[in-house]
Amino acid sequence: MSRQAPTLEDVAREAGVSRATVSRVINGVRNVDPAIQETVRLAISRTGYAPNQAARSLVTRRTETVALVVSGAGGVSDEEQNAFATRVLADPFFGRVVSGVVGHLRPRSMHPVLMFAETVEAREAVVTYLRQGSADGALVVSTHADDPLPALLAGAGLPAVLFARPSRPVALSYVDLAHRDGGRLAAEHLLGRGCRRIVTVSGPLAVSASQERLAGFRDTMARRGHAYVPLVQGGFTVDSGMAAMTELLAEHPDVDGVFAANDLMAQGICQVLRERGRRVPDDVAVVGFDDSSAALACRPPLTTVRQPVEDMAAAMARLLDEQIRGVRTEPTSIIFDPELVVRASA
Amino acid sequence: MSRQAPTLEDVAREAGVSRATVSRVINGVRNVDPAIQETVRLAISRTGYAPNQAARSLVTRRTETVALVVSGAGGVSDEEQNAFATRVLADPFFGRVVSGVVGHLRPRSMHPVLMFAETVEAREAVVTYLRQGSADGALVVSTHADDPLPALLAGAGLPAVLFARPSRPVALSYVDLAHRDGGRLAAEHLLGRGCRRIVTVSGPLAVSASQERLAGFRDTMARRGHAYVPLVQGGFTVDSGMAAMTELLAEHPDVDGVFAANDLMAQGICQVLRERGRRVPDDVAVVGFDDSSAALACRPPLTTVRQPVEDMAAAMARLLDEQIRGVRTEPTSIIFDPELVVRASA
DNA sequence: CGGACGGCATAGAGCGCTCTCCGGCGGCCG
DNA sequence: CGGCCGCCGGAGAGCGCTCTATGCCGTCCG
Repeated sequence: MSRQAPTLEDVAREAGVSRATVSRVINGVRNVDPAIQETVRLAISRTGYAPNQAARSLVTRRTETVALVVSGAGGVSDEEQNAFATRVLADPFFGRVVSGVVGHLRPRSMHPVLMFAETVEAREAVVTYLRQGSADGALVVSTHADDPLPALLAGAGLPAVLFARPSRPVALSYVDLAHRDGGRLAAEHLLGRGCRRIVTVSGPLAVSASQERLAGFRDTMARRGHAYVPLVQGGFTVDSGMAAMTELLAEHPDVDGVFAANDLMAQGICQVLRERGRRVPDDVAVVGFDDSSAALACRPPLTTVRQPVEDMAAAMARLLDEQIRGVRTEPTSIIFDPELVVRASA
Repeated sequence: MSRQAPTLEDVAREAGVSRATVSRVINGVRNVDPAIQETVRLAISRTGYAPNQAARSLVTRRTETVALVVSGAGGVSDEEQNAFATRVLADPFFGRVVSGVVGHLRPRSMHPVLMFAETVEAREAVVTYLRQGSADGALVVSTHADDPLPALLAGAGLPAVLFARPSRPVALSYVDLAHRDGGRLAAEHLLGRGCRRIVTVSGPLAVSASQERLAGFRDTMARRGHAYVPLVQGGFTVDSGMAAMTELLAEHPDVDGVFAANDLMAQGICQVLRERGRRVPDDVAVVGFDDSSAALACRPPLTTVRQPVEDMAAAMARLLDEQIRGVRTEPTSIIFDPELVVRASA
C-alpha cells in the first residue's frame, strides 16, 4: 500500500461526524438519521475506507473465521505430513464438506481456515490457534474414530462441532448420518432385485461409520434369512476395493450381489468384476455408499446410498455459528437420513 | 471460556516483571536475562497464557494468514456457486496445491484461508478481505486464463502470487511450468518408441497452458517431419477425453500414439481404447500430463509429464511470504521444468 | 575517581475499533 | 407554558499487544 490506509477517524472527519456515528452506520446499529447515513456512506466510498479487522476483533472478540480441521489419529511421521493433506483432499468427500461449509459461511462473511491435525504438534497448534482467538471455533472432520482432538477442544472449552459422532463421548455438537439405515437400504435393494449370493466389502472397522453400515446391512440380511454374509475389510480406496473383490471372488465365484461401504471401493469392485468377465449388473449387482463423484464416474454408474454431505457440512457450520453467537449452549446432534440412489449398477 | 483469559499483564504480575519483558520473551527479541526468561516462561505456563492474535495484529499489521483463492472467470449463477467449490476440489490437482502451500506455511505458523472467487461479488469479497487486513496476501489459482482477479489485486496494491502466468501482463509474481518443454518431452517419447501415426487431445485452448503444451508438442513433431498431427480439443475431464478419443478413432483407426494434455483425459482415452479392443501400450501408446493421482489409478499406469505441483505451490507461498515481509519487492517469476515419468502406458 | 557506555528492564504511547455513558434537543402531556 | 421522556449523536474509555524512548546499574577506561 502506498500511503497509510484511511481509518474511522478519517471517514468521520470527511463526513463531519464522530467516529461512533460512522461505526454505527457500518454496523447498522441503532437508528441513525437517514441523511447522515447517506453522508457517511459517501465519505466511506470517497475515502476508500475498509474497517480494520484486527482492531474490530480486539474489541468484539470475534474474528468471523472458523478453523476447518481435518484430523487424523496417531503419530504420523514428519515426511508423511504432506502426504496426509494430499490424500485427504484427493477424496471427493472432502470437497463436498468444504462446499457445504462455505455455503453456510459465505453469506455471513465468515471464512474457513484450513488446518490439518495429524500429529500431536499439529493438534496442539489447532488448540493454540483457537485459544489465541485467531478463529472463533472449529469444524472437525476426523479420519479416525479414536481422534484425540475433540476431547482436547472440549477440555479447553473451545467451540467446536464434529462430523460424525466421536467414539468416546465428548461434550461437543456433531452431525452424523444414520449409517445403519444406509446399510439397511443397500441390503433391501440387493434382496429386492433377487440377489441371493451376496457379499460385502466394509470400510476399516476402526471407523464407527463402517461398523454401523455393516451392522445395518447384516441385521437386515439376517432378518431376511441370510445369517451369514461373506465379508472382507477394505480401506475406503479403489485399490482396497479391488483387492477385496479379488479375494471374495476366489472364495465365492458364484456371487451375484455386492455391497461396498463406499463408492471408491465399489469402483474398484466393478473394475475387477469386469476384468473377470462378470457383467455389472447382469451377473453381479453392486451397491456403493456416499453418492460421491466416483459414483457417476464409475462404469456403470453406481447405485449407491446417498450421504447428504453438503447439507451435513452446512448444518455443522450452522451449529458452530449458533454456538459462537451464544444462541445455542447445549451440545446438539443432528442425524441425517440416507437415501438410495438407483443407477445402473444394481 | 469460563473466566476471562489471562493477558500479558497477568503474566507480568505473576512473574514480577513488566509487560514489555514478557513480550520480549515470547517474541524472542533482544537479550533478556536467562534467569528472568525462565521465570517468565514459568509464569506463562502457570497462567496458561495465550497471546491475543487480534491485539498483536493490530500493532504488527500482520495476521500470519494468507488467502488461498481459487478463482474462476465470468459470472457464474448463484446456484452454481456450490458446485464450483465441489468441482474444483474434486480435481486432485488442487489437493497437491494445498499440500505444497501448507508445507511452506505450517513451519512458519501461518495459515491458509480458503476462498472461492467465481463471481464478481466473490472477487470483491476477496479484495475487501485483504484490504481490511484479515489476511496478509493472496495465493491465486485461476481456472481460466482471463481471470480478472489478478488485475484487481494488483490494482489495489495487495500482495499476491499467481499459479501460472496471467494472460494479460499484471505486476504480480507467479510460478509456472515450462509447458512447452513438457509437450516436447511427450513428442520425443512417442517418436522414440517408434510411433508414427500420432494424434493429440489438447486442453481448452482458452487456457494458455494448453496452448503451450500443444505448441511444444507440435513444434517437436514438425521438426521430426510430422507436419500435421490430428487434434481434438478436450476439457481436462475424463469424459472429454473419452469423447475426443472416440472422435479421433473414427477418423484415424490406425492411430498408434496419443498425447493427452492431462492425465484425466488420458485416463478416458485409455478406457475408450480398451473398449475398442486396442491394447495400451502395445497397439497404442498413451502419454498424459501432470503426474496426478489419476496417472497411477489408470490402467495401465500412465507414462506422463510430471508437473511438480507441490514444489510450485510451496514456491508460491515462499514468494508471497517474502513479499509480505518486504524482502522481495519486484514481481518475480519462477518457471519449473517438467519431467517425463515413464510407466506402462507408453 | 569521574564519566561514558552498554546491557536490561520499565514506562507509556499508541494501533483502530466498539460501546457505554451522556448530553442536547424536540415533542408531548399535564 | 414547564417538565419529562425519548431519540440521536458525541466523548472517551478501553480491548491486549508491541515498541520506542528512557532510566538504572555496573563496568571499564582515561
